[in-house]
Amino acid sequence: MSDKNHLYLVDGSSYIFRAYHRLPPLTNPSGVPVGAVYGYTTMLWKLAKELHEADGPTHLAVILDHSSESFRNQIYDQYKANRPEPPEDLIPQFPLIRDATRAFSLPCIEMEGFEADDLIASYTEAAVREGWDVTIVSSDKDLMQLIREGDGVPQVDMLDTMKNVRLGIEAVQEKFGVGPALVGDILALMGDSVDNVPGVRGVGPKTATKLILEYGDLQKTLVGAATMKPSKLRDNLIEHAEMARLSRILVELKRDCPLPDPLDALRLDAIPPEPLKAFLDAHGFRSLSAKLDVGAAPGGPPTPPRAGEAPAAAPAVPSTPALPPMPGIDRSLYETVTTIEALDRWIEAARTAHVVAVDTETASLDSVTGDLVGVSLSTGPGKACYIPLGHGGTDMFAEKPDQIPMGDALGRLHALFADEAVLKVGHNLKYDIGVLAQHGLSIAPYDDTLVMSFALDAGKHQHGLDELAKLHLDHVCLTFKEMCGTGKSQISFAEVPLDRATEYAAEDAEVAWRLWKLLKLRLPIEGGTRIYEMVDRPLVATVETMERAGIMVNRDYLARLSGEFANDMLRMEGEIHGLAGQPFAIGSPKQLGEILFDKLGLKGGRKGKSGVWSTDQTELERLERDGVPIARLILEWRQLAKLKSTYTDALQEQINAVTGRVHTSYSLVGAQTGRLSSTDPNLQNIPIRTEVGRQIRDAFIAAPGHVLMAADYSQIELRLAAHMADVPELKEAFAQGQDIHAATAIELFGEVNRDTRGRAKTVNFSILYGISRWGLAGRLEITPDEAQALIARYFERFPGISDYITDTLEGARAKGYTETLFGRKTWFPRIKAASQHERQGSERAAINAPIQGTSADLIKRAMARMPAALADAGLSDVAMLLQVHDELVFEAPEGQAEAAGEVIRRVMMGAAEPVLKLSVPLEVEIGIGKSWGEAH
DNA sequence: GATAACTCC
DNA sequence: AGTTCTGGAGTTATCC
Repeated sequence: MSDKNHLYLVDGSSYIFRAYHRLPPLTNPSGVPVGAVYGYTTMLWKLAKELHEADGPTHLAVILDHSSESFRNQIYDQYKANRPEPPEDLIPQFPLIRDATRAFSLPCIEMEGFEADDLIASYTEAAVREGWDVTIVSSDKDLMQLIREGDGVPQVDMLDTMKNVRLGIEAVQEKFGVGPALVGDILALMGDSVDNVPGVRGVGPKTATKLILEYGDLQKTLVGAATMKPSKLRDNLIEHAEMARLSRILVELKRDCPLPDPLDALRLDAIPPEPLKAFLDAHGFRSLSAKLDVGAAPGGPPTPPRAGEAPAAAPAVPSTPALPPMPGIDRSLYETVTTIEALDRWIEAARTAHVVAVDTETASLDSVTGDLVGVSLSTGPGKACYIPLGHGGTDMFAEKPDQIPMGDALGRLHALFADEAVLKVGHNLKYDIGVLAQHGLSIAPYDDTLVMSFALDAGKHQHGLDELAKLHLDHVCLTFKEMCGTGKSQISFAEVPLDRATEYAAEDAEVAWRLWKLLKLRLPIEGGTRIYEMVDRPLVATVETMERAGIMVNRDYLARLSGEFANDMLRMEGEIHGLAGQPFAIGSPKQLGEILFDKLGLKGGRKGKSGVWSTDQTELERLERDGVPIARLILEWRQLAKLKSTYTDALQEQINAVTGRVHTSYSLVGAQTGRLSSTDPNLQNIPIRTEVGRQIRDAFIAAPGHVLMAADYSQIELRLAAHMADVPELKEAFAQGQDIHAATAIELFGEVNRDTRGRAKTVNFSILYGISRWGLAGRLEITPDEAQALIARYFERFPGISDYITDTLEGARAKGYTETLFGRKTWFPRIKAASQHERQGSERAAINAPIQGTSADLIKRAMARMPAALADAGLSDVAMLLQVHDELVFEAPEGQAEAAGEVIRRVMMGAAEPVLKLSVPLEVEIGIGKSWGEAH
């Protein structure tokens, strides 16, 4: 940015409405509501602070509406006619806005007969003529007409300080589908219910954009309507053409108002602290006042920088630490180890280095029974080897390459891998630990670069070895595909020639070593050590043990269920085809949609973006309520189809031939919030909600002489929300063991019954997910206005929740990440995206992440401690088998269930301690039974 | 491979 | 004050 002048025009009037709705209802010491004023003040502070920074203001003015009357009322007497009165506690804040502006010694511009928008347009025009840049601080869509570029460089842009985004031409294009010059035409077609701009009936943003794009502009659209094919739209366009033309005049910004102050008078200079101080103190804005005391007046007299003082607003993005320069990765340096002597040399090198990276290669992706094919080691850059052990397959008579007998090699490695003095490093060590466990080897101590990367960069990118190598080492790894091919012609790693296998396997070990070096350095600098050491790293071995334990599944029972489901489905298929009048594939949403909405002509369907009718659950349930009998049948058929294909059939296939049990695979880095995920098979989505689905849980059984125990945290996320957002009413309710949704119902509706409790429950969960009024309206089947009132009431009763949301979002925007109580970071790189859709998606996720993540941290801590706690109590035969987010499943010898229950409850309830003292009790419910279903 | 449907917390 | 999908996951079937 040069010394070019840059004028900021603050749309004060629209800002305070938004601030009022977004901020909590603060009052100043004398009881005057000042929530919006506070928001306004912090915004001015922020803007003033950016004086002379790149893209910051050199000139600044606040523009206000003078009164509600303007020249537009003379054109159209209904203009802004049905705008509601401002809320009662906003009215006293209008004059305070002017006070605040004066306190900053900033010009405040308003003029009789003109709206703020017109003054903004006129100042913009004047400044651009002078060659200045202009930033309009507003989010009013009407002002987007003013955005422009010169030679591809922004001349006029908009700044939304609440969402902290700058809007340029692309934003206009994205929002309206056209450039700024045609925005007025779009607005005229759409109309505006708040300003009472009539527009054309039945035309919203979508249609308006479509019309303008098709015909070129408003005038051509209105003329072209006559030639359109007959439709409601055509009629409306013709009938309301005059209204559209009038609307076009109303939305046109007047760009040549007389300017009350000349441009030069808007220069932003050092802000005199005294009047500002007086204002801040008068209204109890203590945090800002304190900043003023330490001499940090925004845009104020330059204070000499003090040593070690970091600018407060600077995001905490440490630069990548400097590592000593390393040579590039050179695969020609790798050694294939085929003699005991060579192996001993490598083991000695590892002992000397105290750190060795390890990677195992197997014949299949199954760590429980996949055959070991080889092991690679790396002790530093350029130092890596591959020890082939199972190449050539298991056929005793086949020709095999020279390699150390597996037993001899593993005997040597056993001591190294168990050596307390040598740190073993690997990428996804859970897998290698599992493979080696088959041969009686264990690995300790260890570091896992997959888990380290997740502790540092969850949400920024994935954490695969190849991806991290590219990202951090600028190195492209050989791929598994290049070694073994894909599909039908894929070969086992045991068939790969030794020279190729060495390049691939040793490279993985070296890359893991280099990543470890880098990530290990970053962990303490970026605050990742705590979560990594206290939660995630210990869990690797624990989870591996759970996977290897597996769970017993009753195959005959599943087969029987499959048969029953198949019979029921066949019967229902007949009925459905009968009702449809023809046979069709019920499982095809496309065919089903055509049958329902085209053939049978049912009303009210919606189409997805690919143009197929939606036939999802909500849609079919709606049809069912409308009295369409086929809908219920299809829903039931689909439920059975899902249960059969995903559970009763697939689960039988998943029973391990060797162990006779089902071994899921957990990912410690699968969910950005820190939750585990489960695959092959996913045992975290076994049905429970419906009666027919619940039968599947009975297929999971205890081994003979054992029982299954299911231990659940009760309401853990709501409890954490009550603690983290500091909501006294909710904390009290939990402390007293009250029904939390009933307690909420009293606060929200004044009484508890089945209906209000259910609605309160929905609100409780929805709020934590960052739901909008429209979302809640849909859920509760009420109007958006009613939903808004409910949300407002919720925030009023539980202001802590409102503050939590505000603070969490502010933190996420400022720092780029959110944190759990244990310091787990989740990054939100899209939280400042230009697209509103992406941004709001990130905002909702950011509201939820600290709560969901803290819950995940807690149960992970309990899991990591569980094996030792059980062993200490003499219960080593009790095995932890499954985790389902807030539930742990154990298998215990029949006689030990009761004692195990006590240990389990104690460990789970105390999961936060000793680092954290929760202000709500954690409760754990434990069930016991011969099957998982029975244990619930 | 993408999409839409279902399953769970 | 304008607008639309409450967070986090995985698997299966269909269709291109």
